[in-house]
Amino acid sequence: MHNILALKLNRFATLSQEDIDAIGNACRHSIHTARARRDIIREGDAAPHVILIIDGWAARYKTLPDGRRQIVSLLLPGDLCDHDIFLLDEMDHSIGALTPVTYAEMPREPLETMCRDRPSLARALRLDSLVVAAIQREWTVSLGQRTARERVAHLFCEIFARLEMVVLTDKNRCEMPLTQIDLGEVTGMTAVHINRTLQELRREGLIVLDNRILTIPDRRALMRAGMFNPSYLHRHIAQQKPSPTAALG
Amino acid sequence: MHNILALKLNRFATLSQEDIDAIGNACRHSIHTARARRDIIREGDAAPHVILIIDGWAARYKTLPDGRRQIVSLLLPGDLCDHDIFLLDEMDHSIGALTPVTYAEMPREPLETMCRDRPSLARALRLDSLVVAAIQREWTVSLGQRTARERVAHLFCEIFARLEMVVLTDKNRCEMPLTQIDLGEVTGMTAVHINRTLQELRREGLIVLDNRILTIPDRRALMRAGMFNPSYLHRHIAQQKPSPTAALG
DNA sequence: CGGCTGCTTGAACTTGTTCAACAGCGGTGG
DNA sequence: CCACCGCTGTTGAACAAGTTCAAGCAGCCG
Repeated sequence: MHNILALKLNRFATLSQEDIDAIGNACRHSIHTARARRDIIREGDAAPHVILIIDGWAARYKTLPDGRRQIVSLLLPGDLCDHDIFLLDEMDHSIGALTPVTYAEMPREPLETMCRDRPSLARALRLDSLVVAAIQREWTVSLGQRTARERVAHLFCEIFARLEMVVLTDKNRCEMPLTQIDLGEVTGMTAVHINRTLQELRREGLIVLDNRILTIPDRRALMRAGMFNPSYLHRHIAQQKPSPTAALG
Repeated sequence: MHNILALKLNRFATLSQEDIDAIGNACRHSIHTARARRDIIREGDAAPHVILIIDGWAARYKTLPDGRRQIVSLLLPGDLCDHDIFLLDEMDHSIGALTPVTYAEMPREPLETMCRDRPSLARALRLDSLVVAAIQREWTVSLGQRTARERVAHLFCEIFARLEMVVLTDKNRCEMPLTQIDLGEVTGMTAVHINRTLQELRREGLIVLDNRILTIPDRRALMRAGMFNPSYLHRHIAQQKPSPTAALG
């Protein structure tokens, strides 16, 4: 399995080799790279091709007139900007690379053809969108109700779980390329307070964060600290619910 | 146009009379009501029929283990819980009535048939989902970056604009049945602070809020106070972008 | 070497919270 | 009809969480 999108969708549907090849074909033709801190798409642009993050971390963000900036979601390898984004008139937010990023631009037609011809793939993409929406809701909860400590702990739990699904974790470790400024823009706090919160979590032995590698010595403890309940990630979804169009074999 | 969903989708596609009838049929069979403060669906339930709010206000919300509660979105008349919600294994959040609510439960099969047979309707529903996602992102921005005053001003602008799209405003007035506790759970603040913020907005002449009716004397001023830029609502979307499947006449 | 970016620390300050009390209003039951 | 209850809104005062401003340090890259 060398296609990261297929790898991620695999949990939603048993994909055939042809399905996987179809994804590969839709991606193959326009691979791009972006330097760290560069925008990939900007607010106000015409809605573009669908973007698939292949390697590196990116973020959707919005900027207020006075310069305040909020990262509204993280795009990790295997993540897609909405798969029917091209229906919109124009982008209402920007997507920027946080690290160097490799991404594929998937044009509209092949994607629509693929969805029309391969219902199980279409279904997997729709499920993926539902999970993306659930993540966005959970961020709303974090920003609205959780304290600084809980927010950071929750965020780390979420990132770890998401990376795990695309096999980008190693035991209890994963990459954590976000700067403290980035973490501030994600959690709606200042970088200064992020710094103090990280120190607190370190002091309690909940995290080790060194050289852009995050280690979680005791996952349950961190989950408790962040009140992290992973059910919103729908990791163990029924492979195929009974449906009129379900495949027979 | 007596179907509120058709009324809302109308801005995304020129719906034929048959389209409108199809929506009507999918809704007609199971109209329910919920008393104020009652749950319509609860977290952990099996993913249900799709719910369409016909009258009254509801909210999606999540509760933390210690009782803190965050309203993650408002469902106003014409709003739908995700149109392919039934793909999920179980609900990761609850939906509760804030006022007495009339809603329709739309079962899976008729909805899927409708989408398969009526591409322009399917497209309109997908666009609607994209706008719902954009609203969720904007709430993330509010909670992460906006001050109390800006949050409340922004929320009122958004609600007014959304109600306007389904013709539920009257000049510069609309209903505002949310209690100060509700507003607190929406904006991630305490009811006490909502109270003080409302007073501030009133004192400045930005809002009049009396007897559950909101009046906005100067809309531009309130938009400025909340840094409200409505483009994320995609109110003026191109009716039909060129597409291989676009109708010819 | 010099300059940039990211991390750390301290101290004063601001925003919003908490706790507590009370007022108004509508509905209910004696 | 009146007393009472529960819910919503209002107010004050003490408090806590997170911000702001400012300075300094370490590491890295050209």
